[in-house]
Amino acid sequence: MEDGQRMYSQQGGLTNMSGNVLPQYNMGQDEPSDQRKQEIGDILQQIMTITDQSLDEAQARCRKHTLNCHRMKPALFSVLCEIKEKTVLSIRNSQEEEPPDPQLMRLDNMLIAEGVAGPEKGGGSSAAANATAAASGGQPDSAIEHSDYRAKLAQIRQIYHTELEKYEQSDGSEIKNSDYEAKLAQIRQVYQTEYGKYEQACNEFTTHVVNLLREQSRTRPIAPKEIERMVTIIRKKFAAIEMQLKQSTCEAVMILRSRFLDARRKRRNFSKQATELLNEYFYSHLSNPYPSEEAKEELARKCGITVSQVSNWFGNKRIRYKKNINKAQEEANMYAAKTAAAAAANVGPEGGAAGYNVGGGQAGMYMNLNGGDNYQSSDNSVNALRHVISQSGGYSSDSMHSTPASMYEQHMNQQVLHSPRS
DNA sequence: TCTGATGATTGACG
DNA sequence: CGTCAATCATCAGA
Repeated sequence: MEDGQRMYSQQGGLTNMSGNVLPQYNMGQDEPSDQRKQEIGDILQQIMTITDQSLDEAQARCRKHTLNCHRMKPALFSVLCEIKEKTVLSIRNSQEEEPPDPQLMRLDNMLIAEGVAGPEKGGGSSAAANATAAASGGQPDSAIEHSDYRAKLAQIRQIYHTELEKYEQSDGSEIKNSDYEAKLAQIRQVYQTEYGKYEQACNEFTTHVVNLLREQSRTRPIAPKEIERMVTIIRKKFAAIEMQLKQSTCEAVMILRSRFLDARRKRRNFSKQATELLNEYFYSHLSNPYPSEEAKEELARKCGITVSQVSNWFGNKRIRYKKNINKAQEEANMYAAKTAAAAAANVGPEGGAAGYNVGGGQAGMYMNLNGGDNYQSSDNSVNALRHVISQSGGYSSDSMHSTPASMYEQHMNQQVLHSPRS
């Protein structure tokens, strides 16, 4: 309240909210009689006295005082209010009657479209409307209590930011279909809780200020219009918070959606190198193409993709390999040749397999499907493979069946190449 | 524009 | 929980 007090005590005159000093009190209305003049002089003197006092003092005094009951008081206050109004309105008019903030409208529209802001709670105007409704006992006006206002604002901000963290708790990674709805619902809930708090705080504060103004209007010339104006000012201040809340909610929705869409709709093929690496691993572990968690992590790292993408890839690969093993054969041979070549190049004829575990009991098996003719094709890669393999130790024909039973074993009755033994 | 390839998702299953 | 099988949606080449 200190601001209010200050405003009203400067120069013993009346000031409006912006500190403008009102020019004069007696505007030379109808010429009053001498007695009347005297009366008005008295009451003005009383008002001036009160004006110079602090509010509490003034109000305490006022109760005992006859000022309130003075028959001239309503008329005088009315005149004072009118004068004040004239001065103030000319200053304020330009700022009033602003159209609703287009930005806020956009946010509202989006929130409604996303189903985050329900029709009941929705519109940005609703809080404003409520605030106005709460305030519209529509009487006296007041000074804004900055410290009180700031405290309230800080409180709301704090609650708001705490709640906001809930939006951001998502780890920033992929969002699955099944999560999408749940996360959206979560956002909706947080938003509506927040909005409720915001509305409540806004209304509480507005009501509080309005009550104070009404109280003051007993001793100060405060017109209903001024109170309305004050409500508008408060509303504008709170609108900033409202905007922030809505903006953040919109952002949260957009981020959620883009993550979701990125995951599903904006599919990108893996890079050529990544596919190479994955295929190399797959075909060199054909008898048991189930990479361990560590292997998946390693592949993910090398390929620049996530572990779950590696899992997806292997899942797809296994099923598609099985479905069309004929076709996969060529690919298998190609990667076999590659791997073997790499082994030969890196280790030499005497060495084991380089890179992935081509040797050993687990992998390095290439199988044909029905009819060995597939394998006997003149495919260059196969020839290359034969060449390489013969260089690095030739064929052997033993224990491939020692590997864990695999879904691929049924195809292993054809010629099978084993990795070279050193 | 059509079509096969491919990455992702989903529901069932052990 | 990992995998399979089916399916979706997009990519990419013809």
